[in-house]
Amino acid sequence: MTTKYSQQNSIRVRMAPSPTGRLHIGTARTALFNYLYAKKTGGAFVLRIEDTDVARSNPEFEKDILENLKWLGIAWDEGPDVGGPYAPYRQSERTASYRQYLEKLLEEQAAYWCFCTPEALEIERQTMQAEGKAPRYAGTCRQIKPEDAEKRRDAGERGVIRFKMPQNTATRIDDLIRGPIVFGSENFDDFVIAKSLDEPLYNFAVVIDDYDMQITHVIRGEDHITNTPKQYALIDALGFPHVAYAHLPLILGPDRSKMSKRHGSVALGEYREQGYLPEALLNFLAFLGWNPGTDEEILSNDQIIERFSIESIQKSGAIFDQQKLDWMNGMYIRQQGGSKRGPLLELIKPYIERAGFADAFNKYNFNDQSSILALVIERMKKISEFVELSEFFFKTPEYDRELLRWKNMTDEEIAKSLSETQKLLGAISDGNFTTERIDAALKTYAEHLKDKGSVFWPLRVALTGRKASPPPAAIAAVFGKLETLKRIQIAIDKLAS
RNA sequence: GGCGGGUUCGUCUAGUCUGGUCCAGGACGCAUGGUUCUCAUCCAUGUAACACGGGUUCGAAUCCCGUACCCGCUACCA
Repeated sequence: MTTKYSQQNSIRVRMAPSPTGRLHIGTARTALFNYLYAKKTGGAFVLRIEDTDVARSNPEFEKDILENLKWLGIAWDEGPDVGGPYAPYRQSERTASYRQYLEKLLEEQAAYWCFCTPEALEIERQTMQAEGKAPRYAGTCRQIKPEDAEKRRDAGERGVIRFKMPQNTATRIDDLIRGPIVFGSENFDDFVIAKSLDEPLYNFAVVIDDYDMQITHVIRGEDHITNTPKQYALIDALGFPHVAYAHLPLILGPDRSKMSKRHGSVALGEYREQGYLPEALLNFLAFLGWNPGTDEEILSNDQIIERFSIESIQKSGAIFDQQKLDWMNGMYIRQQGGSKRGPLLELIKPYIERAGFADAFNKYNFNDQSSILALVIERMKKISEFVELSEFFFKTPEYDRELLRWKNMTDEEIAKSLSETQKLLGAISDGNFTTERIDAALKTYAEHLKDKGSVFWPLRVALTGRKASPPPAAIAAVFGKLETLKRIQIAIDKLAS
């Protein structure tokens, strides 16, 4: 038995979502890659909630994020719900630590209070942009003496804390995925690291937390590349050890821009609700920007961990291909056919209830429910589609009598086909009313006619009211003799009217 | 605009480090055919790419230089 936090080595990675929305598909994939890396290396995976933005953060979203990550199959070793040696794991509960380092930076004059108003800064920014220059803070308050700043604050003046970004230097990041990336310091200004001693901002809080939590590898989205030199400088100023970085390519919408709401569903929960299987989604997400280098495509969580390596992650962004996801989900659904149909049946139930077919569905015993699933499973791309595909099992179908017509059959021919079918099936005893017997009877009759369609087509329509369905004989077997004959009679009556 | 990143079939990608086995392989999609009463599944076949221009070399998707295009960031958000 292993202790809860024992690890084979000291690699520690983290996922730090901010609860300002439901779990985003991109966040989920970043979490997945962190998880895979931790599992592959025997390291620890930490989940930390970045809720420093009080105005936008919401506990509801935190709940959604944890729930859906769990559902996907991603497990963390430390986090706000399970705790851990470096608790708390919610930034809003870590202000003491931030305050301590903020005071340290201020004391060492590596940071300073800035009293510029947002309005003044906005004007400054616009002026610089109009001049075609990069908008950077001019450093106006850098000159203010610490004691003067203290006086102004005592007098009630509101200020923010800026970090003295080192100048005339260059930062080189050795990205695990992209190789070396160099940034000249002239492109960075004295950025705000906290709104007050108790209100740290992202770039600062991240550095403190990663240090406090002993994080060794930061695996995050490509959109954070330009934050890296800022965090790097902060790490140096604080005397913390450097961490390794790996910037993941972005998930793109069909127009190749960062995937967002305007491209469709971005919340993982929505995919869950639409009837995607977690295993399929996880498999699909892992293959967005990574692959094992073989022809394998359908891989389990464990197989992916086994084959995973951070070096084989793609550098360029990947478009989220809904069609391929649908195909993969269909593959996973079909994998759950056969003997392990029970769990799938459970997943289907909520959709049946929502459609109002719960009672009708429960009139079938487990074997029949299972048979119904077997009949439609190969047509399902999402489990939500079960209802639409099997509806006729739960209610008498409504259809136009014209639908009964196969090719150029006359009404009389259709009626004859149906009544002959009725007679044939009526002759089979209840105990023998199986797919095989029914099919054999129908085929024998069909051989007398020029094509099978003239027997099977009207029967399918009579049974289902549709032009596409599973084989009529199999459907009839599930219905039983009584219901089958009843539906055929309805069709015959329709033709007579 | 500035800075950073990226570029192989429509899409996800293999191959690039260690030039030849690549007139570029797999998968999704699409098309056609087979199975079949229908749809789906399944099977088979096909479709389609090395961004562009130079250079190095006997030989370049792979090495070098330049160009183009796309994306990200540019907050007292994360």
